[in-house]
Amino acid sequence: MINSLFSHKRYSFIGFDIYKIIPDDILFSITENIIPMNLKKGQVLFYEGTIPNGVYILKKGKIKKYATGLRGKEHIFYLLKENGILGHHNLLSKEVYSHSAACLTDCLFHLIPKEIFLSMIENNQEIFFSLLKNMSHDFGVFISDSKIMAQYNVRERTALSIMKLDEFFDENDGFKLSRKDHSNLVGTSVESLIRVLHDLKNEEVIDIKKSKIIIRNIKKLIRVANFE
Amino acid sequence: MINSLFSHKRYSFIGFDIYKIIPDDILFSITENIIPMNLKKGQVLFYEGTIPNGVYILKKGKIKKYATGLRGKEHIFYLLKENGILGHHNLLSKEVYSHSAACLTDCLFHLIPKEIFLSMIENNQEIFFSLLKNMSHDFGVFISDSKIMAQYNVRERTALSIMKLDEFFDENDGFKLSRKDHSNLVGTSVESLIRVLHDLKNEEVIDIKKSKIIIRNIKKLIRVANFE
DNA sequence: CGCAGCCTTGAGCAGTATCAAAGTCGGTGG
DNA sequence: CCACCGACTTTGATACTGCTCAAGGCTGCG
Repeated sequence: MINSLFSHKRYSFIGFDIYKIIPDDILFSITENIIPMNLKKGQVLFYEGTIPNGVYILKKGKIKKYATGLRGKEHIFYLLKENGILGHHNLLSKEVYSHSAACLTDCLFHLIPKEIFLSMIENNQEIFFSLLKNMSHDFGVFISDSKIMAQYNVRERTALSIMKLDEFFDENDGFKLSRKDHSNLVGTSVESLIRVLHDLKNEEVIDIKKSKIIIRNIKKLIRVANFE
Repeated sequence: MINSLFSHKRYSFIGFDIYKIIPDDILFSITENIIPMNLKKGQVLFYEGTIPNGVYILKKGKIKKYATGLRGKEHIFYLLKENGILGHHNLLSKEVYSHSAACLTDCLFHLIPKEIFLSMIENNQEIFFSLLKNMSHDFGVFISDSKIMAQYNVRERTALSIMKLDEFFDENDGFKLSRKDHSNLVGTSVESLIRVLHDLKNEEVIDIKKSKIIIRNIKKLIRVANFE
């Protein structure tokens, strides 16, 4: 039921599967150039302002992408899970990273070095078009996101975030994300987030068990989100 | 002085010059396929949800791109001026328009039909890479925008918008934009915008002449914006 | 010169941030 | 195994920000 709401990626977190973009034979041909990397929960993969040296494929775990704003407050604008690609934007635009990426869980990455990635897309128009198509699509997602930030209130944004996070974590018994990260995703203070969660619990829209959030009444939740 | 602040596109409105991306010879070869279109101030070029049939190049005038949100309120996320391209995102992602575009002034467009545009980029890797590079760059701009919406207050966002608009309109004696459009760009109500403008006038940061805004003290304005 | 549309001002209220303090949980070392 | 520490979560009180509604003013144009 939730998935039907999110069948069109626009309402979901962006990110796509590079292994569907890169044909198997090409992927196989670069196997020996791929560098595996392990990072623990909480560690930072790359920092805003540093120089990209390749593209990462997240093989295991979950990460957040965020930009640092006023008084160091994190603005989380992107969550990525298994098989997502990251780091390609700033590599392609030849700029330093415009944001940071950190692990929400223990993670395994495959690093495709800069030169390998560039020659790969240069020599394969199919990959090129996939990239272009996916990036074009992502624009719609970003527009939607900035609209939500500009026009929806904390209660509505929180309800939306719960739907998104539940889909993102994709477990059967709800999801767990620190209140700090959650509030930085919603774009509010920790305290305001908690108050809304408390209200939603009282209204029997969600359950909270040891700070884990479980959707209890998705129809009500959609109504609270007030989206579209 | 302002331009130095905006020398890096990230802090400015996005959009780039298609005529720099498409080499002259290629552009010349499709001249006969380009369809010129005139629209009056206030007219809509395309509506959210409709099917793209080509790419537009804005030859003359200024346009706003916006998505419609709660209670029909416009969220303006993009302004485009002469020589900007629009409509390529949804054409490339093969989706309906994720937003609308309307004229802020009388405009002249060049419409490049869908097939012509697609074959053009298919047969020219240089254009392809330019597109990819520019779209990658635009991500940084969008991230910055959504961060501003999420973390900055109305006063700060208004100050930022004045800097951006002054650069965008690029006239020597300030700029004029309806309070409604301006507030939809800042992400606030018309009344709140007006109150901030009033304050900034009293603080001698800006001048307002018949609702036209002129920057009077750029250093103070930057300080008010509180950006970076 | 009068109308329509835009702009401005005021008052009151709802929403949200901030600060302070107390409660809870998980992990660690004795 | 238990006590304690530190980090995270929750609650409460208060102040401020920004929205809405209402009314009045201005301006440009027919």
